[in-house]
Amino acid sequence: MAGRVSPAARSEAAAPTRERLLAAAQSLLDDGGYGAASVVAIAERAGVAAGTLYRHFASKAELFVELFRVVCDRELAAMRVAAEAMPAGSTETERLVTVLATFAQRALRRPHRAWALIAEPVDPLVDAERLAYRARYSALVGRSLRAAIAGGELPEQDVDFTAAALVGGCGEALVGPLSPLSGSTPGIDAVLAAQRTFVLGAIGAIGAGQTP
Amino acid sequence: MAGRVSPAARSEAAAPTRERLLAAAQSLLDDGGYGAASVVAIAERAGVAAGTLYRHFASKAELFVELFRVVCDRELAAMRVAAEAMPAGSTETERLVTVLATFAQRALRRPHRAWALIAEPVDPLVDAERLAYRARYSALVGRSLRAAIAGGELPEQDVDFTAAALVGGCGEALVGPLSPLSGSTPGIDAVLAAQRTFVLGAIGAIGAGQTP
DNA sequence: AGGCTATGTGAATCCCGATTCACATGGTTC
DNA sequence: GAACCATGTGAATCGGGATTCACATAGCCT
Repeated sequence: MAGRVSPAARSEAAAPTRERLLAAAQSLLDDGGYGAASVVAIAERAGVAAGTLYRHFASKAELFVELFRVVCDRELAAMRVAAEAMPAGSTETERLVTVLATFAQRALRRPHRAWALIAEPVDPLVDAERLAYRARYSALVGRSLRAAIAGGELPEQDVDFTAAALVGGCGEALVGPLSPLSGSTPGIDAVLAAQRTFVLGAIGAIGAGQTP
Repeated sequence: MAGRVSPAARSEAAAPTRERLLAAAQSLLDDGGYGAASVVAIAERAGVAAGTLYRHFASKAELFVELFRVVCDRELAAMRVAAEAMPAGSTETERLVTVLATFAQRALRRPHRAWALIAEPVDPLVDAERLAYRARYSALVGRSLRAAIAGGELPEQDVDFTAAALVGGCGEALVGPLSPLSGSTPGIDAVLAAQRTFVLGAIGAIGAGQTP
């Protein structure tokens, strides 16, 4: 194997083939969905022949499993970072709202990727990976929710249902076919405001006037 | 799965071929999703040869467009009926909650069908049909929501977002991979109760806060 | 050099499901 | 009964995309 490329050398042309394949698959996913990400298209965008993909992955599905894993980890990390970056005195409720707002912002910025991560069915193997991501995401929301309830900030409720419904509701409203973005396209800020109101109500925080 | 043939399908043998094909496609959809509904499988279940399907439909996609149309109409009708069957003095909010509860009950009873109607991507042609269904369903919810707001029962809010998020949230929590049903399986009643709490909170019916 | 391995190539092949089509069959009309 | 039409048949065909494989090429080791 040739000498390792230093972190500085980020250029695609210089990256190892395996990384280029993953990057190519992601960019295809980002702008055309899974349907546009055929093996030939991926190889082409990575600048290699189709057969080369199989030197690095046992199958197309395995490539996507790895890709989803990487992308999902990045998403989750971004949400956790946002929650932890909040001012010291923040309430648990504020943290929860921030996590969901972060999700919303990222989804709005890359709708196609969000759709692929959240809903687009692909391969059974890959689906399992996405399911795991959703479960972890839902767990993250559920944890915040439980903390807020334990702290007396929010009323008792079915945490699992609420968390799943929040994930689903935000996902649907933000990236689904009914998305405010695919149509009249109101400003992103308006969508985020509506999302915030919805979340606050759904978790039972209305009227209390939590306004970070 | 529940009984493979509904009472209506008891006379399948006698029904015209076109109807048998639609019924076969629906039953395949109900217990195996779109993936299980190949042309050959549909024809087989309908008791005809594959080629016969093309005597009645221009393509597989057109068969499903028609099927989705029929099924969606039935779902929407059930919700409207439930809303209209309420006692005279009912509030608009109660009507709205009933519409969503009806959706939830039906989805819980036939999860696979609900998934197919709500989320499973299939064919571009068919997708358009499903999109139309979701839009109509969201519109139904939105109408109730507007009525309740106009009547002063609920606070002002972004109706379109709330409606879409409710549809998505209930769909996700009820039929998605995170469904409470696929796993620990709590009682249906518990799920419906949680759903009700979630809906009431999300529409702002819990606090007295009129202007968020 | 000779051999060995890792990697790359891309046309050929395989797979699978939708679609077609040449060939029935039964009913209707003249 | 001949012509015609609607309907049914199922093997053959078609198409698109994943996967394989025989054949390079480059580094590396002794």
